[in-house]
Amino acid sequence: MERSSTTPGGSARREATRQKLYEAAVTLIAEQGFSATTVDEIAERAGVAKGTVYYNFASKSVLFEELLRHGVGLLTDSLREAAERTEREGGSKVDALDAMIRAGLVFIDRYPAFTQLYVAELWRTNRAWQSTLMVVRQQAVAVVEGVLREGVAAGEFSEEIDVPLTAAALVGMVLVAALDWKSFQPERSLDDVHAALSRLLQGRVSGRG
Amino acid sequence: MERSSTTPGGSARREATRQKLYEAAVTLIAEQGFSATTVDEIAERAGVAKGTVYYNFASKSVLFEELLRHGVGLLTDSLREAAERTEREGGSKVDALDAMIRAGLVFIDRYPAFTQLYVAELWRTNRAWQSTLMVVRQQAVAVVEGVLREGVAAGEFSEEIDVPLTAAALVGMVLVAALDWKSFQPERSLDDVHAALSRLLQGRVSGRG
DNA sequence: ACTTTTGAACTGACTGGTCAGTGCAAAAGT
DNA sequence: ACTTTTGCACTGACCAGTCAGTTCAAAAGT
Repeated sequence: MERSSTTPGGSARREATRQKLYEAAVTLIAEQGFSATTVDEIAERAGVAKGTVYYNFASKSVLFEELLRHGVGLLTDSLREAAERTEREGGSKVDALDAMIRAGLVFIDRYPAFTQLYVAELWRTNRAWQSTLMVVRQQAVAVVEGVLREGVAAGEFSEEIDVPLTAAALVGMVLVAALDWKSFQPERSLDDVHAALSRLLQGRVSGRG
Repeated sequence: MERSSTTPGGSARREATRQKLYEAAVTLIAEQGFSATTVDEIAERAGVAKGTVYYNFASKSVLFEELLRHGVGLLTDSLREAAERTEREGGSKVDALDAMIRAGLVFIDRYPAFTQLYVAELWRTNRAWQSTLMVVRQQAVAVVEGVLREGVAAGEFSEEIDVPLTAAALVGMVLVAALDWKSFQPERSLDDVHAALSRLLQGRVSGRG
């Protein structure tokens, strides 16, 4: 997990402080938005002095940007791992998509605040971290697109499918369903939600059960 | 004192001013977020003095809240109309869902900024307009849920489907695909995007072409 | 006709408060 | 020894909301 540290040579102590700041920032920004969240709040929630924030990050924006990179990195790794595991176990491409849906749900289950914040920022324009966000988004979506393309090549998926758009739609399906789950029916189990989405993926909605 | 107006509770002039403020606010907030957008900016973009904003709306939050209500109202009407039209023309429930997907795309095509802003705010907690948002969200999602339930009752959809979750997933599919379309491939036609989503809806993705 | 009054709509300078970021000496940790 | 954190006072920019005053078209008065 500490694989991608931004500043090589950072001590363990420093890394721990940064982690605390990430955790404090992610929930506050998810709740209130970037601009409405103050550096004082972040420091207080992290149990750290304000000066420490600026000792560790050049600015509020930079803290946020690194937080984004860090979080999407975790998601991308998780998606890729799910796809590779399915491959290794000899599953089909639909199985791989299904495994990635589950990986997505697990991620959102564990980091709901990060997901929320990511969605809120993704389609904004004219913001400082816009380019960072695009790069990082593409890394994640590319994993889904890759599986779709392999599926088409293998004859498992129709050649008519629009790979980027279908990937976006699948991501959206999981994202919105999961955020709704966490926001409005948090008592439901992950398996339950996963089953509902699997059904949708495999076109078992129309037609008798 | 004239008491006869076209709009109850506001003169035509006043209504025109409010409309200008909505239009100015929606793009600015979509780009920058609520907190990062200043009332001065909104007023300037609307070509109106700052005081006018406060003459027409109690506060920045209230302006935003009414903007949300107004926008989601348009969407809900459009979805309902699409469902009813399909019904009237004797279409199936899948046809109705398909028509609603198109209605959603048309809406997002016309009001991309509003959509963006809505998505950015929907899952936030602890905000002033949280309750407004929930009510308004439910109105829109209920239309989709209604069609799903009727489809289940008519035996067209599996009884196993999870209505609220499937509705959320469908909305997410359209939302994310459309926002990606507008953000990253704006040159594509609505028909094109609609066709890709239809295919996904009808489970014509897996399985040979 | 024509003058005067009314009031809704609008204006923009101003106020009180907030917040990102700075500076730095002392303390704590490794 | 040196890195990291603390605590806290300070600054300057920025911003939501206010308010005394202006505009103007329609109603009332003559």
